[in-house]
Amino acid sequence: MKNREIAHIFESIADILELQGENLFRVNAYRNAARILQDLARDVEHVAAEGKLAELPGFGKSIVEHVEEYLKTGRMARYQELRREMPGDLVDMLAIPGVGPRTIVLMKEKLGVTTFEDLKRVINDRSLDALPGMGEKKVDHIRRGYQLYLSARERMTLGVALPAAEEIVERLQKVKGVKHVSVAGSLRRMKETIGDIDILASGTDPAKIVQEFTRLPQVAEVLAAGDTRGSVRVEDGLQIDLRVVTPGEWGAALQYFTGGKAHNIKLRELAGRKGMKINEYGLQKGARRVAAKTEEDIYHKLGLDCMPPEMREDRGEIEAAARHDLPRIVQLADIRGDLQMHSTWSDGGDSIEAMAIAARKLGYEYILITDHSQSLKVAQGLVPADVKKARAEIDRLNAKLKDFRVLAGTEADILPDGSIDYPDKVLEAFDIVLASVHMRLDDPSDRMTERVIRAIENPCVRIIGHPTGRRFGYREASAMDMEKVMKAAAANHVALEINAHYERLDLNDVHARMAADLGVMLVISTDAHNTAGLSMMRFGVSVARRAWLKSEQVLNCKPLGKLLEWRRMSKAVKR
DNA sequence: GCCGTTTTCGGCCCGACTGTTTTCAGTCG
Repeated sequence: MKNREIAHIFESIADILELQGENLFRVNAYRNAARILQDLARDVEHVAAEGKLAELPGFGKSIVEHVEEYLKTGRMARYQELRREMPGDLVDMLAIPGVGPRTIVLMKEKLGVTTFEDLKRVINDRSLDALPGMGEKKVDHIRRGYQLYLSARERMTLGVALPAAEEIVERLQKVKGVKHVSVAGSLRRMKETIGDIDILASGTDPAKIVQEFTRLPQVAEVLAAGDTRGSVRVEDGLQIDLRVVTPGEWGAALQYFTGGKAHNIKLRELAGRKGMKINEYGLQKGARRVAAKTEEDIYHKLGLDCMPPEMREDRGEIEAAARHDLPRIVQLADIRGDLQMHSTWSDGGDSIEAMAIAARKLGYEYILITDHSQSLKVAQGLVPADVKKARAEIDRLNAKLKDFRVLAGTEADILPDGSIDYPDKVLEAFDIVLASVHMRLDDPSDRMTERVIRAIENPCVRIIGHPTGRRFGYREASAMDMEKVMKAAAANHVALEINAHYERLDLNDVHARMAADLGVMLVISTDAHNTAGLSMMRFGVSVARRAWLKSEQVLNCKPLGKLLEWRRMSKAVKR
């Protein structure tokens, strides 16, 4: 899928045009096209092949031509040309906090700066101070920004950021005079990675709340503390920003600071068309405030139904809300079981029984034990003789457990040729077979596509685990033709997994929506390697919510009987 | 560069903060 690749090029074009002082609306047109591509629940190559690029919002003549050129030749002449005009590190300097296009161009023209080395020089020899509009503080600000850029703060994963934020929220709730507290920003929208943690609070004495915030025990360093906002760094380096408003502005502020950016822009346009204005203090008609107390008020006064934060990305939710046609998306309470986990039989830390008891405590009806298969030696994959013994253990356990069912499964390896790591005879004895790729993840796209499709077509395989293999901070998603793979999954009644581990979240939100659009059944699994790992389910559910999935589209929202029916049905269709 | 219940031309979201100004430009979210 080249969606991200082309999106990155459009981002770069926008950066360069901005540096060149080009009309900002033209710059935005490229940024908008980049966002549309990133969020697109289709493979752009397929859309182009169908001649439907111009139907994408924000895709006019120029953008369509650029995309077609790139797909045909692997190059974009306009980009190459722009790149030559902005040499050295000039484009990358935009990523330095406190440095924008005006500063970069000024440094280039007056001081001949084109590289990071040049930048360091003009900061240190104070020649930067002499430029118009520059002063001591501004240069200091740029120096600190450059340091920050060098230390290259990686984005945090959701699974790291959310617990840290929740701890702060819990403490703030106990502070005197605090009325509301909530996480906000991309964290509240449950994006898979987060830049900064944003927390919003309300109370009658905001300045005092900010003071209390900076004194929390987790705080390692106070970066800023004003009357309505504070910013701190906690021990492990996370930056947390707090904003405080009055209780009467709570809903407006929560809506505003939750975003996302594109969603908010569209809301403001909508408000404008209705003769209103929207900002963090409320929805205004002239001097009159029409809504501010709750998020619901804000949306309703704009003629919209209120939608969950996970949907607020301008991916069609505003239009659906206006039609009063928002889907009822899946929630954690809809989950009835967990269909991927490991036990001490392979590389897990807890016994099958311990996993079952922990899962029952979560309110589940069933689990699927999916220990690794024989060729995955590093994870102590089971040879067929051990598969039989593990099965016997599960049978004994089921005789003992009431109102709960342990299903015997496997996470069988998809081998380099697309065959499965057990003979059919072994596979047929499992209740449900899950198959995943663990080796040769960097196969070229054609080969990987063929490999996964062959696994999907195996009559015993029911679920494909972590389909793209991406892991934050470790490796990129494997290259493959996602639409082809998904069409094969739909045709063969094979479910695709949303792996809930916060380092995977694979399928991601865009792919999960694509799959659902193509009629594929999804399954949300924790891949837990111990009882604690079962709690990751909420991260997988958040991906599903961002993908607008309904509970009917999620396999493990089915009660046990329906799950087994689905399994039998799919087998019948395939054979 | 895109787009059309204001429009095929003239629009295109809003406010805070900071620093360097003396009314505003640049950057950020």
